[in-house]
Amino acid sequence: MSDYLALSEHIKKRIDITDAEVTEFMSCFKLVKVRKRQFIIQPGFVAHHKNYVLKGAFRAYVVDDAGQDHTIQVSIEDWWISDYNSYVFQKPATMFVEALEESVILQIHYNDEARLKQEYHHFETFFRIMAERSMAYMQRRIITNLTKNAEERYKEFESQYPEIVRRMPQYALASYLGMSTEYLSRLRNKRTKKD
Amino acid sequence: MSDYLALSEHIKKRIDITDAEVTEFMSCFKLVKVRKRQFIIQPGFVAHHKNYVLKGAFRAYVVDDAGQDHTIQVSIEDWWISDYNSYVFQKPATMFVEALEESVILQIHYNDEARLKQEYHHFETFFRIMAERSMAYMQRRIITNLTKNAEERYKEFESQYPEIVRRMPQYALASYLGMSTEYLSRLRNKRTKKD
DNA sequence: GGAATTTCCTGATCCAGTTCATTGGAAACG
DNA sequence: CGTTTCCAATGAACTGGATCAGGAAATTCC
Repeated sequence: MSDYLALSEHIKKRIDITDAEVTEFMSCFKLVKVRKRQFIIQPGFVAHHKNYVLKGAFRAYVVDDAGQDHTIQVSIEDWWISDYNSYVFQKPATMFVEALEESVILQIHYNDEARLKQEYHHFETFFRIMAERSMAYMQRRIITNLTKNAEERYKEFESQYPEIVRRMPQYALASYLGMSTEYLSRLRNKRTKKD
Repeated sequence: MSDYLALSEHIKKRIDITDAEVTEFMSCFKLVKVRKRQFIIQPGFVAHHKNYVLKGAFRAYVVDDAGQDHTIQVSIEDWWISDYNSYVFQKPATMFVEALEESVILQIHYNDEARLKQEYHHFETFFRIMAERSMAYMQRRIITNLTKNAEERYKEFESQYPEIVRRMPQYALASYLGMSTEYLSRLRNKRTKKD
């Protein structure tokens, strides 16, 4: 039960709910341990779960026709991750979601989430807030990708999420920021030499 | 009242609601005419409204430090548009939202939307679905921007939204697709010569 | 502990897409 | 109506960042 504490705090921080509702909410989640390099979602399979990261780190990425990967989302503790396009519409995923470290997640099944939303106005609110925030986050990312060059994107991300930058392998970071690993390496060394 | 028909159909298509609820929903909207080139949202001002396009076309764009604009979203009939980051968090906008043609929109105020969501479970559901779909749409756009080159982005967008491509001025389309107007012009002429 | 595999660094070369400039045509406007 | 402003087309030169190729560190694994 103490495992679940982070998640119950997570929801209590966002909406005002009763203890009974918290219990109901928590009962929908399943604790899953994930080994480093293990996939929790793969292209071709429907993403049945939304995943809350209790411990560890993940990245979601697609592989293009030329075989290159492109990281769409990264998550560490207290973040959620899934292939949302697959999850929301319950159709086959196009992404891999892979553990970057030994990790522990809490999974909620699509049907349980749907039931929660239908039965409780409060949970509908909670998931609506989550969706709105993800939307706003993605919009900011689209703007950054359109308006900033590679170096600015790196600097901005590093100043906003220093912990993620520290923990993610460079190839994953480069593919998230939309540049080659070589170029990211150069940017980093250019900076550290100056300091 | 017949003006509002498109919007009432819009919501009835997405969720199952009573006639009384439809009436309540519609009563929150205000009809606004917008002249070509007029702004309905500007940087520095909070976006108080979410806008449903009854007639016309809009684009939302940011201007970067170098003075270039970058189109984040475009909307024609039966689509919604706003600066969502401003609207959701009720803080100053960073975008311009500008009419590309003579247009007519239906506006809902943030407070009215909040009240609808709070008082009616159904409306909470409706806005949650909208947010989830926008999120999925934006995620697809992030993927496209990361994985495709300029020509592929143009071809994909043209095949998915031919009407938007026809109606939008080239500079707006180029800035939406993340390329210069000159390059888009070249791509288009390369294509038409072949045909 | 050492071999194998991943990850990261650095230099040389190359190209997709930008920038700058010019022109012509089409709307908008008094 | 002519004038002005906006918008698309095209050529020439340039550049941010990719790609390719070679090793050097660092992890992983037995």
